[in-house]
Amino acid sequence: MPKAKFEVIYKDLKRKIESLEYPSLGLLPSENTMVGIYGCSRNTIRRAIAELAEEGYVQSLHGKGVRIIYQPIDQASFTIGGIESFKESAVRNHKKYYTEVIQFAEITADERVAQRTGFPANSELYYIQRVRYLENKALILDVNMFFKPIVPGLTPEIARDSIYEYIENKLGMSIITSKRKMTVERATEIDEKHLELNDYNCLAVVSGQTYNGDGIMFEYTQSRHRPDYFCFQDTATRKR
Amino acid sequence: MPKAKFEVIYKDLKRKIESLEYPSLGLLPSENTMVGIYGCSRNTIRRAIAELAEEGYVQSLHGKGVRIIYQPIDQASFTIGGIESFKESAVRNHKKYYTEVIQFAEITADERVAQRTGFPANSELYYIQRVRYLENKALILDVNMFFKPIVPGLTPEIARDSIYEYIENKLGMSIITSKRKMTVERATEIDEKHLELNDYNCLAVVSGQTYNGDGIMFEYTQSRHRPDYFCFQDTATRKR
DNA sequence: ATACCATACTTGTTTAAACAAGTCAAGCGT
DNA sequence: ACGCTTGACTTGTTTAAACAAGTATGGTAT
Repeated sequence: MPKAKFEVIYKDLKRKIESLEYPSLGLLPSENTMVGIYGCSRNTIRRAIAELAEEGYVQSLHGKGVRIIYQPIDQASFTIGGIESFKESAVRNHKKYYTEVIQFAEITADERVAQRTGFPANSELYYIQRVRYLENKALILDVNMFFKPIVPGLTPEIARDSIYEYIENKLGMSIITSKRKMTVERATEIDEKHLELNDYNCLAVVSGQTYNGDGIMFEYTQSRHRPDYFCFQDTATRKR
Repeated sequence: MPKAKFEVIYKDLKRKIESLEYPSLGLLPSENTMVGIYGCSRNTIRRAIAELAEEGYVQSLHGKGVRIIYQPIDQASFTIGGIESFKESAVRNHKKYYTEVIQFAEITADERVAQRTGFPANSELYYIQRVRYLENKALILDVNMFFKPIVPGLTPEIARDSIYEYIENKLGMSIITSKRKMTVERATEIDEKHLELNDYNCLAVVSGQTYNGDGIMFEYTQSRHRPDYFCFQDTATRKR
């Protein structure tokens, strides 16, 4: 799949780090060594390393080498990272999953919706509410709005399977950037009605805007997670 | 303070985008145009653009240009992003702040602590609990552990001010990578004792490991936030 | 008018080279 | 034994160039 050289090298290094072939806390081979190993220029090696550093797999040490700081994560809960569909996440986390569509409508964005979602006012939108089941427990309530001119032809059937799959495979549109905000909100009546909240009175809420390959925002999503099955991972780098 | 060319360009572009001098939804000048503007090579321009894309400010469109997708954030709540100290965040969010140190101890990591934090077993650690006040409300409970060999000489006085400031300015150590996990946890008795939780029975919890310029993990932190003053932002890019 | 194609843009990938700057250890002189 | 310099490493920054590939526009032939 990867056509670019740096991606091949990136994936190879990533695999070797995850399999501990390159052990944690050790150093990677030097850039010049890897130039010999992979038969490419130093810049290409550096690009692969930069991506690994971005994900918290390694950290470059000026004058010393590239330290591996990868540590395997515990798979206890539902882990989120990157842009992933519910289906992809479920598969990656080895969970049985199921989706119930509880609302499917077409709406026009009024001023308030436009303000909250980032869509232009009077946009034609699909409005979808879905309940996500993991291991037969109702854990996530998703509210999605899709920009109809960009994502035409949505149906409840597609919503029950995977909308992202439809967008990427059927519409041939690429999904690139996603801006997300994470908050913790008090449970609403709708949450309590559809989710098995036990006695939690809060939810982990991820709100996000997604942009396609043309730089157009086509989706606003709010995912409301039951607290005990929610985990979000992140790697940050400090700016000077 | 930026000494590298690409950082100067990055900051200049960032400023122009934030000030809407380059308006949102528009395109940046082409790379070759900017080569002329900044008097540098195309690679240097591209590096600056890459950083902006990383932060969700722009998105490159193959063959078309670089679209600006920046949108100003609402400053309603306490926003987290990047690696920042409480003090820095408070200042950036224009809040009055105050820290109370409720515990300051030196401990040795047993097996359980080592497992949970990622420190080696039998590490000598500082163990610090602090309550963070914003606008005179007790909102955050911080539990910090610092690796004593790397961060020597900590005192309760430093903990009340800013430990990061001490590390960077007094010890001259650089802080680079931070790996974080965000979860939502049930409030404990300690939370209820020290924070004004109202009737929330959950907290937003950010757990993180921080690495210094030598690639050594020197800090484990758990920040427990009252839900209504918590917001975490993130930008993700989808991998092919 | 329409369909097609050439062309002049745009960004994406890769190479090669040079120099800066940080690290480390061997070896030298005191 | 100690401190210093030197040189051989390491990563960091920047340039220049070439080619690939996607996009848009205008002109041409139909």
